[in-house]
Amino acid sequence: MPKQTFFNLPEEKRMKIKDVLIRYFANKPYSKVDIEDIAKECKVAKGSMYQYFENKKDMYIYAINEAIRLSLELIKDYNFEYISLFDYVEKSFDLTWEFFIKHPDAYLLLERSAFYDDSPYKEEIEGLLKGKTKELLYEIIVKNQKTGFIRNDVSPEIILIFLEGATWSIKRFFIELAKSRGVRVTELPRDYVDGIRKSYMDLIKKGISNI
Amino acid sequence: MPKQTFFNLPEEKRMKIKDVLIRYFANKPYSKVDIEDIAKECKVAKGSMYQYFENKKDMYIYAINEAIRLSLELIKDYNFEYISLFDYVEKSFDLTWEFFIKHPDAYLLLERSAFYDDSPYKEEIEGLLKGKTKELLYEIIVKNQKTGFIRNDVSPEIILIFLEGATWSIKRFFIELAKSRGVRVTELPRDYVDGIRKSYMDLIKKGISNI
DNA sequence: CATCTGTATGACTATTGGGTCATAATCTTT
DNA sequence: AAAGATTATGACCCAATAGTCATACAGATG
Repeated sequence: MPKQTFFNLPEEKRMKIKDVLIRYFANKPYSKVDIEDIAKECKVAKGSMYQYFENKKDMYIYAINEAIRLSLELIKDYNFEYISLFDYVEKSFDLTWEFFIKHPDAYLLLERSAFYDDSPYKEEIEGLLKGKTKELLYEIIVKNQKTGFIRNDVSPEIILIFLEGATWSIKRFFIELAKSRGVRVTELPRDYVDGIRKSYMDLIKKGISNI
Repeated sequence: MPKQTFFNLPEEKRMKIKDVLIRYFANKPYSKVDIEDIAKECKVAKGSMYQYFENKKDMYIYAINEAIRLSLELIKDYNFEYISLFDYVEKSFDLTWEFFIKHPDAYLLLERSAFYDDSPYKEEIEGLLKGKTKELLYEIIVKNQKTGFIRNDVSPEIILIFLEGATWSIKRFFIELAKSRGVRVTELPRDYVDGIRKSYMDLIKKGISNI
């Protein structure tokens, strides 16, 4: 937890530091992030950073928690309780997309911390992150199998893996595509993105076989 | 490239160093790998490592190339030319599985170097790795679309992403499963693995919809 | 203005780890 | 066996960087 000093800071300065922390930890592996750089970017001395936070880990965990908060803000008033699996997958893609557009660094930070990174606190963070959405998705799968909306000859665990792989790779695809074109994901033509997404959803539904 | 000195080394020592390099770079991010540790494990002085290799990058690239060589050895006498997509996906899963069982560290190294790692040479390595199998898979997809074996209302690029995500996540799943059970992947019951794999292939073929 | 409390600073310390090099050990050649 | 070539060694150098701390500064209080 950041120290009291940090919370006493004027709003603007606190926000600035938050943004910079998220940006830095989002774009470099933990061990490559230099506190000196962050301090410079925040226009404070390195020592000050240590007046605000216990240590580097504290800064990192704080950044992640703030990123989680940002992501939850988008989801909070959406009720996933009674929803079909396909709607869920589409909706969750939409929400992730929106999240990425609004807070790209926060998105990248969460992605990185969840399964790219070399930070020593990975387990700790995975607990925070994956658990909930995974459980929710699992429940929805089971429900949808019961209602006969999706096939039930395959165990929900396997469908879960399948869906996770599929949704992850399509997101990655857009991120890589944007990178290779030298633009931001926001700048990819919306109808192009939607077209691919639609085809992709159809693959998830019906598979690649020729029917 | 390793220096001549390295190739002059007695076979046994060279193999030892190769194995240790692969093991270390496979299990830690590049920046966390300490040459001193590697030297100790190889029972040589740190300085000797620098008689054999130019620098750390040289050791890393060498390890990756050796891992690639190991993987190619398994594929080399298999002809993918005229094969159905499903057979290809199954066969390539088989081969990967075999590779993983025989050379788990080499497998993990390639996986890590391709998309987990923080090494500064990622682009360089991605070129070595992904290109070929990706191209091959793409060709097979196109062929299979032409022969009407798989649907052609979705572009081959999208099917490619879909397949990559799917095959990656199932492999990941088994690795994580083994880890969480505290066993090696080799120790997972074969029929269990095959069962999941079969269901999974079916998901790829027919999707999750209830038909 | 004087004192007190909290905040800001950057030089400094300590550690880590890649890479070097003079020297010693070993092997080859004649 | 002597000279010469090759290989092995680990103390040393140096850059990077997490974390500290004495000191300076600023704002509030009376």
